[in-house]
Amino acid sequence: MESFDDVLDKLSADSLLRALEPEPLNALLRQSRKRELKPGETIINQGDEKGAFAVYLLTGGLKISVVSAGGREIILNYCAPGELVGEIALLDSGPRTAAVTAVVDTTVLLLPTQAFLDTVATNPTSMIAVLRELARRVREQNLVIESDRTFSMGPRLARALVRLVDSERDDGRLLFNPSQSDLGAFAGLARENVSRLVSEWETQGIIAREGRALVIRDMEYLELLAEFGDDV
Amino acid sequence: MESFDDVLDKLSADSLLRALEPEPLNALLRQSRKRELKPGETIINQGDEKGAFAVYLLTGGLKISVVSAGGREIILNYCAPGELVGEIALLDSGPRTAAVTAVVDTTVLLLPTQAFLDTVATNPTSMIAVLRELARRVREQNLVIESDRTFSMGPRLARALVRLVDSERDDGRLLFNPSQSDLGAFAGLARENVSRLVSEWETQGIIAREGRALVIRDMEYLELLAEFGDDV
DNA sequence: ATCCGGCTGTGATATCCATCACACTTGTGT
DNA sequence: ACACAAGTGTGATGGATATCACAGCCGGAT
Repeated sequence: MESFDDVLDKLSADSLLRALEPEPLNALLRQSRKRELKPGETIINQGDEKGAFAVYLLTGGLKISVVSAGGREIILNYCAPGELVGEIALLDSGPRTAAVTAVVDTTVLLLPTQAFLDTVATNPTSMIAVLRELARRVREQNLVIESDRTFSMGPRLARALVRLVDSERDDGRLLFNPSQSDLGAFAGLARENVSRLVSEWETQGIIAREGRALVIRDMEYLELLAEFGDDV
Repeated sequence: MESFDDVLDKLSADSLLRALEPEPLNALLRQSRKRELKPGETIINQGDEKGAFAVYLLTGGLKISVVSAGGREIILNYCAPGELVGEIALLDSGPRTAAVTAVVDTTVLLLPTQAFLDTVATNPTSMIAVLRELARRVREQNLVIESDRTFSMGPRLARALVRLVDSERDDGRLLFNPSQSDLGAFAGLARENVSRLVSEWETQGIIAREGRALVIRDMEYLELLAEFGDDV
């Protein structure tokens, strides 16, 4: 059994697990295991029988993705530290329907199913936190579906970029340095078209580049585009 | 204060509210209001400030929909009796992001925010039920996103039909007699193309028609189509 | 019975976008 | 310094599907 002092330090103030009282939190942590992941390393595979643990992201970044019938990757979401991942399969005890992969050097906490459920079930406040989080996701996904169905490439990519800005640092830099392929898989369009749009927006001064990385210059414009589509 | 004996009768065995013990259930019901809706009548409007109540569907049917920037309707889901609707805006206290409309003669129960949250928060079992339900929705929506992005019209419509079959009656009849426009809004394609596909499938004996209504003849085929796309 | 409004069938056309093809660039390890 | 992999830029093409246009059609209201 390892020490978790450093883990406790890393729990950001508004993290999901912070909703737990110190006592049950410690009990839960004692049953958890820490794990380090290299970029590209996968921790949950699509199709795994059933969830044996939930994943709590301490540092780094994860992507949730599925590969579609045609073999193309669809990135459903990116996760930043403090987020809980993979608890869906625990709650409804179904198989894993998506894969979880590290996109940078990452440390996670593996929370065993039973310990997690017990802890949450006996702590109404933290349970409400989980409820809120799930509610937020449903909302977010509604927007994705709406966007997919009604918007053309531009607005969809704009939406992906807005979702990926690093809100900590206030410059327009993106989280996890996604490649154009990643952006395509996230926004639902072909890599080539990401390239075309990026070039176009660069000449318009909406975004800039630092080496390979993108920097958003005109956040407001992208937000408008993402919300109202081409007719801004 | 009206009586709720008839309401209790209508709570199906596996309904969400059944997860409550009789005592707190009665307390919650006493604070609720029953309401009848005519087809097309709207109970929650997209953009409403914040949720004042959750909706529990007793009889009839509801649709959850948003109108996109271009003015087109997107039907996110249909709901059958026993389902809870509109609790998202309660949980994260955001504005209403979708509209809820009756599609047939319907009776619902309006559960006031505070009463609902209190009841659920003090009843771990029912809270778990709500968690499960939200988890199920996230899963379902993931499939919709995947389907939207990778499949062509055929599989998408197949998926919509499969989601709409009346599982009570075991014939292949659909819930709520949707029009072709409804199917289009649900599956994410233009009404004209729904018409074309329906005609094609009819000649192939996959579906049949009774007046305007559709009857599914070869459910298995549609399920295959919905899952694996055009290359079945 | 008849009219009108919403639903449905079907062709022609236009558009958006994925795909293919290939050259080019960057950076990473040896 | 070099080679090779991964990432990127850009044109040409085809295919899928939305849109437009219009012609039945059916059911409910007057």
